[in-house]
Amino acid sequence: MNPTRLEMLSLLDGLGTVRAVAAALHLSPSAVSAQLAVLETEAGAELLHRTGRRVTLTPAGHTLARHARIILDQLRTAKQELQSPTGEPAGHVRMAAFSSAIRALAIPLGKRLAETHPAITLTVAELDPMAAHQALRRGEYDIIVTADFIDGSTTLDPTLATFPLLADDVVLVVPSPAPDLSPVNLADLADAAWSIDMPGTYLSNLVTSTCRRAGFEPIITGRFSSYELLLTHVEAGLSISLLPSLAIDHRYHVSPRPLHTPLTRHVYAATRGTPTPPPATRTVLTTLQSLTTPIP
Amino acid sequence: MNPTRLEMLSLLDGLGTVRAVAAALHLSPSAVSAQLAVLETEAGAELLHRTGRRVTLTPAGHTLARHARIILDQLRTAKQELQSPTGEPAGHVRMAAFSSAIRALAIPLGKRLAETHPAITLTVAELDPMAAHQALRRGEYDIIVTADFIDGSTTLDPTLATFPLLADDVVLVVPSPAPDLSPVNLADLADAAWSIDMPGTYLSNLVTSTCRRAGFEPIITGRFSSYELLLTHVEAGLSISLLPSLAIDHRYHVSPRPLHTPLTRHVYAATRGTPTPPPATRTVLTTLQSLTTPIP
DNA sequence: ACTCCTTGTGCGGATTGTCTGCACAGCGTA
DNA sequence: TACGCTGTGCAGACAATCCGCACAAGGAGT
Repeated sequence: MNPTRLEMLSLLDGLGTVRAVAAALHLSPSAVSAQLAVLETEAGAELLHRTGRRVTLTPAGHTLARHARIILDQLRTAKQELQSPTGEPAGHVRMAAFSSAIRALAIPLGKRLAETHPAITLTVAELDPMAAHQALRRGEYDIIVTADFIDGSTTLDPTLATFPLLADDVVLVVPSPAPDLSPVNLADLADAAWSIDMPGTYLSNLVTSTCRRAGFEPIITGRFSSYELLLTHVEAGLSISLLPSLAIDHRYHVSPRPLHTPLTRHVYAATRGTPTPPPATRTVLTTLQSLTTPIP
Repeated sequence: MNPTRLEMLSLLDGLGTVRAVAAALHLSPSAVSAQLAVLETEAGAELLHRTGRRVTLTPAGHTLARHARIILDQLRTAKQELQSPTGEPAGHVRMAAFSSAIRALAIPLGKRLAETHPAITLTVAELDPMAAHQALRRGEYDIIVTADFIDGSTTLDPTLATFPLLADDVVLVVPSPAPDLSPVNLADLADAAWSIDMPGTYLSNLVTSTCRRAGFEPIITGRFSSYELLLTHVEAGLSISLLPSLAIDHRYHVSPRPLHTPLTRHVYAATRGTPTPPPATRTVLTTLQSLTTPIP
């Protein structure tokens, strides 16, 4: 029941293949395979279901993986507490946020933390809201910053603790200078050229479903994985798009126009609730919340 | 940060010496010493204070030991959950109870569990209430059955969860047949010969402090580590004693006489609250409570 | 003051555990 | 059907761990 073995199982739950686990741990696949076999005999139960050339976790495997994440969390907490003999929070905190939240929240957060808590090292990764919850649950990050729409299409995990940060209005983005900045009716834009995010992402779904609810299928003229490229496309007058206000970098010459029927997403942070997050994580969280309170 | 290493630290916190830890784990002292040294470098902090030929835990050592116990508990929980694929609670539960509670509670509990939950294996150890809390906190047992007097000389640990079982009156024990069974005034027995438990134990303190409060110093004619020997001594007419009702085995020809100023102790079970005990432990606990409800 | 006992900790040497590289079997796809 | 990808065994190399022993240091008893 080595922590390394438990981490292998937890990673396997998230990554799906033995080879990916091996790559993540800088090991050979055979080493991972052997360790998982040892873990199976130690547990006295079938952890992996070998179906052909693929491997899946059995219910017992999922159970142990869940416990493993708690144990690994507790281990991280212990290490952090040893790093801070004075009681001052210290150690490593892994955060994931969606693209626009990194610019608007994570970067200021990093600056603030460097001043107030130099003993805390914060790593930030970009992660789409669609994948954030699972990654958090799998222990890949300690804090995620993600967003939900008010219609509540997401399921709330009771083992996760959530902390509201801010409300973010979705607006229409048009090239500057805009003819006028009054609220716009989406149905009037059925013939416009749209540019949106890559298929399957959070914002891609948002634009298409919103347009469909307005009664038309959007004509897609651009698909970009970065908002910067998308904004450049809009700036050039080649398309328009729907974006949350947070995603609009004011370096680009685009104009936001509010929607006639407003659409608001709620940005929030989340952590695992079990066990209680270590002091450093809690400090990052409260700093993050204190950053968003001045922002309306 | 091996679980073995963490257990060594946790055991060292409880046992005090490296040799005792080595004996408990069936290892040589040098092996334990080496592993603790590795743990110290892994933790990056001074865990042990080498003062002369003795070793004590530093604050950081105590911190890590506390985390270690949580981790080891979680590991035990995981193992138990893997042993019960059907959801039926299964696995090993370690219980400690004071002498008379074993006969009155633990033995019936074992019988009941063998019928209702054969997948649960229960081990019972005798432990004086004075040492029970510490042993529970150190992770040596999963459930303790202990007792407190109503005057509340014990400190309640908030990380421990307690479950009241029954109230137990302290009575005077005299040889049978007794002249009468009416309530007795302790002050009238200042010249009697007393037999009590070994020095430093819970019941030894009880008798002496109660007699002193009644205004006299008891004349000790017998000290026994087992209640059976003490009862035999009383039975033979050589002494009298104070015992909780629960401690009186009716195989011995002794008579209980209530005290004029009643003294009641409260028997209760306790578990560690963090993390939540595994299903098997919770089952044992509820079975134990269901056993005591018919007993007034 | 002296000895004796106990405690913790190093040092070889044997044992065990773990990783790599390769080879092989099974399955999906072009 | 042939190729690529998956996971898994096997020998060999390497590291971790443990034992037995010896040694230093502090306490208890004479």
